[in-house]
Amino acid sequence: MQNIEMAWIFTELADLLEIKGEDVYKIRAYRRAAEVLANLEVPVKELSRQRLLSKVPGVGKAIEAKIEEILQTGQLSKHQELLKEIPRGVLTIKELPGIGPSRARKLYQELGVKSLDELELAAKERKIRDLKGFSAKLEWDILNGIDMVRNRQGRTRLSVARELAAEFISFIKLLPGVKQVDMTGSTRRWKETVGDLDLLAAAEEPAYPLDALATHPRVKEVIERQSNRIRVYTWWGLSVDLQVVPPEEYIPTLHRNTGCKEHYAKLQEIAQDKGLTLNHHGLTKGCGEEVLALQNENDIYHALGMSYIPPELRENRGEVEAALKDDLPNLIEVSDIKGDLHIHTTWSDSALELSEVANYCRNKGYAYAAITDHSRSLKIANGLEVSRLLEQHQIIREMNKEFEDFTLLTGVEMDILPNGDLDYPDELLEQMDVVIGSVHTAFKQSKKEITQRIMKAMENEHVDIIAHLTGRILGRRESYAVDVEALIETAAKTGTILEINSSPDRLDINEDYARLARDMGVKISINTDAHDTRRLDEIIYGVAVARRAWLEPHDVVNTYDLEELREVLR
DNA sequence: GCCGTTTTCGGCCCGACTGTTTTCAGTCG
Repeated sequence: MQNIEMAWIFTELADLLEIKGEDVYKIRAYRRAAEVLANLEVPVKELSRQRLLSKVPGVGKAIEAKIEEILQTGQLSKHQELLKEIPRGVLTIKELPGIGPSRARKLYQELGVKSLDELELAAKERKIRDLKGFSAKLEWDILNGIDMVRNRQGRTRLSVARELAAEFISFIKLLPGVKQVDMTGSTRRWKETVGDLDLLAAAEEPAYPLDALATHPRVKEVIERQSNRIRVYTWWGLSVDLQVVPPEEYIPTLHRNTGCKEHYAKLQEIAQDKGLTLNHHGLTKGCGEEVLALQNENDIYHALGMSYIPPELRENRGEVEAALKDDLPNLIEVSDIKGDLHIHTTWSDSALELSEVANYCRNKGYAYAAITDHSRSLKIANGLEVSRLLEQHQIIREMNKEFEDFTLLTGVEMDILPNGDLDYPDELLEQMDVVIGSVHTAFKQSKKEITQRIMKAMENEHVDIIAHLTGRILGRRESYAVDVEALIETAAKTGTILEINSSPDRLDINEDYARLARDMGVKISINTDAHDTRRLDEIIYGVAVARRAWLEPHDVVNTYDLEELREVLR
């Protein structure tokens, strides 16, 4: 039993109790325990063995007993009982926008609705609008919400796919006879969401790796099996395809499977023009008699007379033409990042202490990191009143005296209020190193209102960066209505930096807008918006968006040295 | 359900928006 699976049981328990209308604090306690368990470095089993469970914050007598029960029996009786009472489908319904625990319960109790399909039918038959607490509009919202959730169901966030991929790869790599293994497809291209996970291995004898994957603990069931490939379904809800090829076909197959299709087709055409054939056997001359030796993918591109194209660019968006002219961008790398400009601490709603941020970022090799807690109007996140903000900045300045090679920057993530006013006066903003403006309220304003609201913030000379510009949460919340093109134009005029938020469920702005911003001369900042240490490492996903947007280091302000950065922020 | 302590129980992130029940429950960030 892994910590994450244990955490998942407690999360679902909390969800079920919420639908039953149990005490909100009890529910919050389970959620908190789940969060803590998921982030523990040590296996829960080990803590139990050493009788240290009660030392874990958020774990008291009751939860400790439940953990022990799960460790011994593999499940939790209270959880199982609740599942008999409330079908899992009701939990899915609770995820719809506008539907919370109370309405989900009502739909189940009064209409017997326990799946999205049944809910859709009930909505189409107009049975929902007459329930107390519902309306015709909500019925309509439900149908839209179902569409959104269905679209999401086919897609998995990149971070989940890559973490699973890493685990499977390190597992398969150790199997006897396996020479090489890697991910391919959209996961390798770092697309923001993926349909399934494609893996490729090189081995003379395919049966062994295929058997091993079929029995891996993360695998729920085998969907399909052929002599050299297997398709399995994981507990994470993501399908995984593993193909095994002979070692000599590994590189050409890796290249072909990475795609995208249009990119590969274009390369095949170019090969043909040169009297070559490109397919999963490799590159061949004439009628297939002479096979060119390929050490890596680089050799394929060179043989076709072009420079190497990294997986992130293989989307048929002009990369082939650019590579033929040796005119590809000098893409930004994770190692170019010199600091993170959007981090929260315990002063507002994060688990990170100021000193933790400093230590972790220094160890990452950063030269600087900006502390940007929430501003005063965001009460739920414990936003900082002016006096606390000033106090925090004083402490940061004191801390900086201790560092030689590192600087904590003072800052704030300041709410842009519904009327476009800022949450703090100019006199305060001008004292800070980094001022981020962002929208956390009144998402339902009209496109014109939100656009003008953000424009107004951009026009304030003290606002340096706009964070998560569209407000989208992948698969959960559409972006608010906003004219992004117009805002990019404004940012170009005002010199405002736009954020690529690295959080895998945001990735906001997305690659298309990032590329447009670059084309219009707008600078970008790649930030994590981290609330705990683990999330400080999510910068890789923001960098991936930047790479897919063809960004170079000079497009991104947090690749700059501190002095250069200060110049831009001034 | 956890925590801290005042060691036995009260406090635990708050306030705005929505749609309509026109006074508030439900949802959201």
